[in-house]
Amino acid sequence: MDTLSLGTLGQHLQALRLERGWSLSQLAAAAGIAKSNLSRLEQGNGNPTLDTIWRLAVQLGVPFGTLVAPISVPLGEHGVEVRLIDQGKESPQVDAYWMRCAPHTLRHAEPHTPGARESLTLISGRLEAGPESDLSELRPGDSLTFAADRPHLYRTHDAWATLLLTIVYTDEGDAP
Amino acid sequence: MDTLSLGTLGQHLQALRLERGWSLSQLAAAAGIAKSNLSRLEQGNGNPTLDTIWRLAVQLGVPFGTLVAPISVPLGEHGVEVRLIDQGKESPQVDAYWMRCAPHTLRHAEPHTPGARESLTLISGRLEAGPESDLSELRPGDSLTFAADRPHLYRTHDAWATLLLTIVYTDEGDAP
DNA sequence: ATAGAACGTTCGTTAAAAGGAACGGTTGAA
DNA sequence: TTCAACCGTTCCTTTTAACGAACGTTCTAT
Repeated sequence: MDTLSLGTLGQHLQALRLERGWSLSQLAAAAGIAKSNLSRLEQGNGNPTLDTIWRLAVQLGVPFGTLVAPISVPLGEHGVEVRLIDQGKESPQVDAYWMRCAPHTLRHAEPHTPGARESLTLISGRLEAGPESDLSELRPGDSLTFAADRPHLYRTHDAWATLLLTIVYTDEGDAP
Repeated sequence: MDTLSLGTLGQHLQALRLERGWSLSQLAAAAGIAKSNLSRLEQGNGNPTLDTIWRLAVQLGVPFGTLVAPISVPLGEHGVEVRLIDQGKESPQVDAYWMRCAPHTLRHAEPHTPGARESLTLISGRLEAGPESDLSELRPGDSLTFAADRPHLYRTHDAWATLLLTIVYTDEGDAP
């Protein structure tokens, strides 16, 4: 079972704050919480209230789950963070993921079920991806769709990459 | 500024619990929290701790943000639920949204900035969408990209529609 | 050098979230 | 009918998150 890491939240909190060049006092004031509270949270102690997390997420402009969900490399590979966004229950089945790859990461993906297709849309950074024999270079805003029933990969170079990924599994029952 | 709705969380909690056919006592015991606590939360009172939310999300098997982020119709239209997933900070800027439309909903969208493009990927249901003069019918797994600097719309008929939506804003500084 | 302002931390107080034991209501079996 | 088991709610108590003030530090300006 997955367990809550209080320390990670603190690290994320501090990282996001520093990215924006804000002081702890500034962020606390903007969010309307006591700076002692924020200080404790960044140190990894404590167990913030939903209201507190919410106020911080709003100020930092992050979609909330980002603060708390450093979840976490389902296949045990380093440098890749994947989050399930939604899962269609209809036919054909569609899985939607948010994915983030650290610089200089190479991730090999096993073939999915026959006929499966993947679509990527790059949100930020750079990414090289696709079937192993036919890679494409993506820039922010670019999309790519390819057959995912063959080995394929994702590779970053100097930059992080953040993207949306959808996997469409073939609709076995509908074939004419 | 966006504000926290404590009541909505309670409704979601209860809905998810009932979907699984669990009693309040069962869920509370499984999550390791007092049932008085869960009862109060479902009633929409109180301000749960991160630990509490976490335990419930794990038991319910939902990606966490799902519990807390039923956010909510930025343009005040009925039947449309939109959630910001991620926002690129680079050039060109990319916004990624998750969106859900109730049956028999028609949503008109104002033109975005010149050159902006939208991409949709349908996760479940049916959706008719695109520029007003050139609509397309999408089925689960289908993707559609179109120029978003003209009026466009999203329309559902008998079914719900769940989709990913990305908006790519033109990179003004890069034009040759 | 010195006063001032801002930083992040620490500590005692206060407000409130979580726990635990009752309660009335409903169901089902003896 | 009665008893037992479970439901969800409502108290009261305990725990603790959030607050506010004070603290030592660092940096800048006078």
